[in-house]
Amino acid sequence: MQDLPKAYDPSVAEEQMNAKWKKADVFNPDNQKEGKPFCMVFPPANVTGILHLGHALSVSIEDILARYKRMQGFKTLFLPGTDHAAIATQAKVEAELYKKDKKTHRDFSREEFLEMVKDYAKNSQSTILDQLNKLGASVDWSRLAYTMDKKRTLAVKTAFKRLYEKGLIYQGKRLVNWDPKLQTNVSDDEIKWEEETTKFYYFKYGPFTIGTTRPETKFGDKYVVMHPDDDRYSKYEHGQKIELEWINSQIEATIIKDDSIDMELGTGVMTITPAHDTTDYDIAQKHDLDIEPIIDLQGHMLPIAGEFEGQYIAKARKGVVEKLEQKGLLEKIDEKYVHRIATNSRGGGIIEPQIRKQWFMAVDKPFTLEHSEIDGIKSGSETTLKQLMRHVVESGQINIIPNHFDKTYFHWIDNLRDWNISRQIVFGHQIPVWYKNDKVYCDTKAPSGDDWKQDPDTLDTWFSSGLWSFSTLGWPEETNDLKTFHPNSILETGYDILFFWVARMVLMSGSLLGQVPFNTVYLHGLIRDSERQKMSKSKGNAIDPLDIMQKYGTDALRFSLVYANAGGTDTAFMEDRVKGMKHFANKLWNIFRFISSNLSLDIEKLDSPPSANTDADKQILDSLELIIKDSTKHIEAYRFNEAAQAIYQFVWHELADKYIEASKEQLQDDANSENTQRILVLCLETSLKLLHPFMPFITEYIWGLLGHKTILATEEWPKS
RNA sequence: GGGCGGUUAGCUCAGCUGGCUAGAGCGUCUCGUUUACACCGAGAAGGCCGUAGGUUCGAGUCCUACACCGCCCACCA
Repeated sequence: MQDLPKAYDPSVAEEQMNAKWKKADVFNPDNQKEGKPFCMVFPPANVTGILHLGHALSVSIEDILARYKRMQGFKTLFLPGTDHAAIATQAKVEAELYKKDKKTHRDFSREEFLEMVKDYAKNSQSTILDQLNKLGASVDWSRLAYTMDKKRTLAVKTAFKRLYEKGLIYQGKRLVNWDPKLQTNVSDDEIKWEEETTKFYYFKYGPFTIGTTRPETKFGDKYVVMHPDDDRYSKYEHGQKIELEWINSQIEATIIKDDSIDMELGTGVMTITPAHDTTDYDIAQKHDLDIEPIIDLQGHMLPIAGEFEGQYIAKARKGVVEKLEQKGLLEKIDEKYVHRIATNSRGGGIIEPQIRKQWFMAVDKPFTLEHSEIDGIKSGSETTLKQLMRHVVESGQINIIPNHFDKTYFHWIDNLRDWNISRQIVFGHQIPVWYKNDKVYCDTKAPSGDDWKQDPDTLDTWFSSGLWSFSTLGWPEETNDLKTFHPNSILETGYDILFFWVARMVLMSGSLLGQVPFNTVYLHGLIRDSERQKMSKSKGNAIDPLDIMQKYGTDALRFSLVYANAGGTDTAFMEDRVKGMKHFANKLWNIFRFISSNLSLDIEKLDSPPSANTDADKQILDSLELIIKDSTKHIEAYRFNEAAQAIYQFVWHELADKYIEASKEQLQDDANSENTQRILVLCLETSLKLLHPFMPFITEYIWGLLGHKTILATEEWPKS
């Protein structure tokens, strides 16, 4: 023990302790005989790259919970996994292909391209799992799951089939968010609106002036719409036809009166392009108007554009404006018009709405929930997905922390439209539906007989992650895990995927199992850079947690992330704070060095509690009592930052600064030496236990060096 | 346009159910090479807790307005 270095070296401890845990297999709940179950699934990391600091925070919080519960005697399952992240991963591979050889997926067969994406995913997956391990996540590797492995694939197909049979999944032809660049549509939630300054054109359209940012879509505009209460246009009647000169010829336009028109905006009159705009589409639906496509899926003009047929959007726009100007129909151009355009947030292009036949999940359609364990929805009663999602949070069966996210959640549900679940990309779960002539067949396996063709589309990646709370436990098989660990105890994740993921898990679990997926949702905030900017690789401000871990130690990183972060709020990442926590680890190390060098007792034989012989004794024992109580209370209330701060305060300023100083004298006093040693050991060991969930490596390491044969991770949580 | 969050020391942030003489880390200053630790110790400077009202014996903490910053949602042609 005399060879211990003055400064704590995290790298040694981290490697050794990970090996120790692995060898003892302590994180597999099957090795734990008793205890109430506690289950938490790791939010499956996208196999699009490596883990970032946000993951580090996520893992830290989750692991605190897992280790704490384990020490409390819960049969604890922390289940690791990764997500194939369909569109994001494919977009990544496509981007690399293009950068390398100027090739796209269309230069390969579906099989060839799929292989490339799978390779990429596999590669990235092993990096991520290695990182997860290095972060000290006390997960059970024997239950590792991947959204595209065999079991999860069966779960996806089964879920699809059952929801299809319930009529909750259906095929419909309607306007969807089409991305011409990635050649797929995406859900409403995947759209990112970006501000853009563009030209706003005013054209003469018969007796009216219409404004538009999209002249190239105006070929099909044979309806002109205005508000029924607009006095300026009161002489026109709904349904009235007028003749007017337009782009390629004279056309007949029909007047439509609709109260969705904003009278204040522009001239209060607009023409509509129902096939490529959601507002226009809704108006057309309402009045049963013709819907004619103008642009094809690649972004070319269709024959309706006449001489502009085949041109790309940008070129056609210019041409149309010129032509209208020649015809004297261009009134004016507002050069600096600011509006927002829809883009595909998954690395795609500008969204061009298109009418397509797609698969949807019906959120408002009543269905019968045969089996329900949800309070307030009886087995066999009728409900809708929306009602279900709302009810479980409203009734408190799912508790969202911090609480104010309830409102955000409800608001999202209220605005929710049917979920478009089919994608035209190749990487993902192919839709388990087969066609033969006009017959449609849905099952987990292909139908027998020839000539059946499977639907080429794949599922939205959130379809498979929506099943995560139970697909990871073996569903659709009725496994023991499923019985023991579902609903999960808690879901910990970033607030940015409340809609994408949390809500979808509620939807899936509710409709397929009649259960909530988890009882508690803990949402953490985002880690930003020191300028409070969102970290991203493209901005070049992303920090690799591994670099930080190497520099300061994993424990220091974990502790610093948790120390300063209150639930649900964003934090700027400050490297200096990690440095401070490295100092704390070192402090702990030296407390241990001091105590062990003054120890003449056998550590395994210190069973009876020490007595308070001096004022210092009394004070530290009181503080010890208090810190156990406080830190436990804070963790129970999900105030991990408070717990961390309290323990930090105790270890450094009570134990080290005060008691150790006092002990130096007491240790010299023969009558008191032994009792002082006992107090020192008790304080140190208790501190190690309280700190273990936060700083697993150093605490486990010291625990071993003290001479314990047991594993700290499975020691009992201190009681006050 | 609707909703949510933030505004506390030079910087980044805590502050749970109202009792704070308002805390932490980093930074700054003074002193100290005491045999656990200089990745240290002792101490100090630094805050009308965004603004204005209100409730209360008492408000950083509750209420009401307002201002600024950020985020989410929404079909501004």
